[in-house]
Amino acid sequence: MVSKAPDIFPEIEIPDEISGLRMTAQRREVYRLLQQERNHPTANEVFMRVKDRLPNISLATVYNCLEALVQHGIIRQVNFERESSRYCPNLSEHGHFHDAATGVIHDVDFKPGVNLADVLNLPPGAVIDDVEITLRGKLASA
Amino acid sequence: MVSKAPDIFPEIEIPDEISGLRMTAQRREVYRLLQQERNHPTANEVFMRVKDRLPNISLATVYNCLEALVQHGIIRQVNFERESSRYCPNLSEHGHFHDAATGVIHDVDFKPGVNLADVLNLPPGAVIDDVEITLRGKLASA
DNA sequence: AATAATAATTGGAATAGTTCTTGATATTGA
DNA sequence: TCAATATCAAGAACTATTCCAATTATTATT
Ligand SMILES: [Mn+2]
Ligand SMILES: [Mn+2]
Ligand SMILES: [Zn+2]
Ligand SMILES: [Zn+2]
Repeated sequence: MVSKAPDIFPEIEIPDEISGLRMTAQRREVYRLLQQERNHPTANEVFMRVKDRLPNISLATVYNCLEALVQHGIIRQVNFERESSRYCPNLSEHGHFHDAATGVIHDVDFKPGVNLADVLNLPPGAVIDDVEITLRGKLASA
Repeated sequence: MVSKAPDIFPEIEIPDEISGLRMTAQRREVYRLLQQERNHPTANEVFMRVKDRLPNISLATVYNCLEALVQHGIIRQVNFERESSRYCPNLSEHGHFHDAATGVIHDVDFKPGVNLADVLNLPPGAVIDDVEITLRGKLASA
C-alpha cells in the first residue's frame, strides 16, 4: 500500500499483473513513466526520470524492465538509425515521424482500411509479423 | 592499370568519380562488392569479402568508404532493430523484408502511384525527407 | 619533374549503448 | 516457516562504430 504523492497529474493506476507479467515496483514505475510522458524516451531518460520515485533503481534494472515489458507486448521498442532505442506505450499499429528541427518524435497512425499489401510489392508468400515505419523530415510552420 | 582477374562474373566497371566522390581503389572495391552481392552485407561482411581483392584494407577504411558512399547518395544504409548497419546499392525508394527463418533480406518496392500521405495520418505540415519501411516475417513455402 | 598542399588510409585506442555476471533481496508457494 | 524462484543492483564485459595520429597516396603548383 503506497500513499499517493500530491502530484499535479493524477497517478496512473497499474494492476499487479499485465499480460502475465508481474508488476514489480520497478516495472510499475517504468511503465507509469512511459504512460505519462509519451515522448518516446530512451532507457537512460527513463532511468533519470524514474529515479525521482525509486532513488535506488539501477540502469540495468531499467533495461531489464523495458525488455520484460517489450517481451510481453506491453510497450514497444522503437529504433531510429543508430540512435539509442526508444520506448513507446502506444500499442496500436503506428509509425514514427522524427522532426529533424526539434527532435520531437510524433506517432503516425495508419489511415483506416489501409493494407500493407496494397501499397507494397511483397515477396510472394510473405507473412508479415512486424512492421516498422520511420519518417524523417520537418514540420513546416504554417 | 589493373589486369582483369579471370572472374566468373564480368567485372563491373566503375568510373573515376560518382556524384562528386572520387573513386579510390578502396571505395571502388567496396562499391563493386555491394553491386555484385545485393544481399545487404554489414560493414564487417564487406570487409571480409573485399579483402580478397585488397588484402591490406582496414575495417576503418571500409567504414570510411561506406560513409562516403552513403553521404554522396551512392548507396543506402539500412538499419534493422539494433543489429549492425547493412548497406544497399538499390537507390530506388524501397523497403526491406526480413525473412525470420532464413535471415535473408528482400528489397520491397512500392506499388506504382502510392503516396505516403495516402496511407498515413501525417502531422499537419510535415515534409518528409526520408522514409524507412522494415518488415519482418516468414516466407510461407507455397 | 619536383615540391607543396590536400585527401585518404591504416591500425589501434576510445566510445557508448547494451548485455552479462554475480551476489543480495524480494516474492511465491509448499 | 522454509525452500524455491524471481528480481534487482553494481559493475564488468561486450561490440559496433568512431576517433586519433602517423603514414601514404593523390592533386595542384611551380
Ligand atoms: Mn528528475
Ligand atoms: Mn573470401
Ligand atoms: Zn510511438
Ligand atoms: Zn535494399
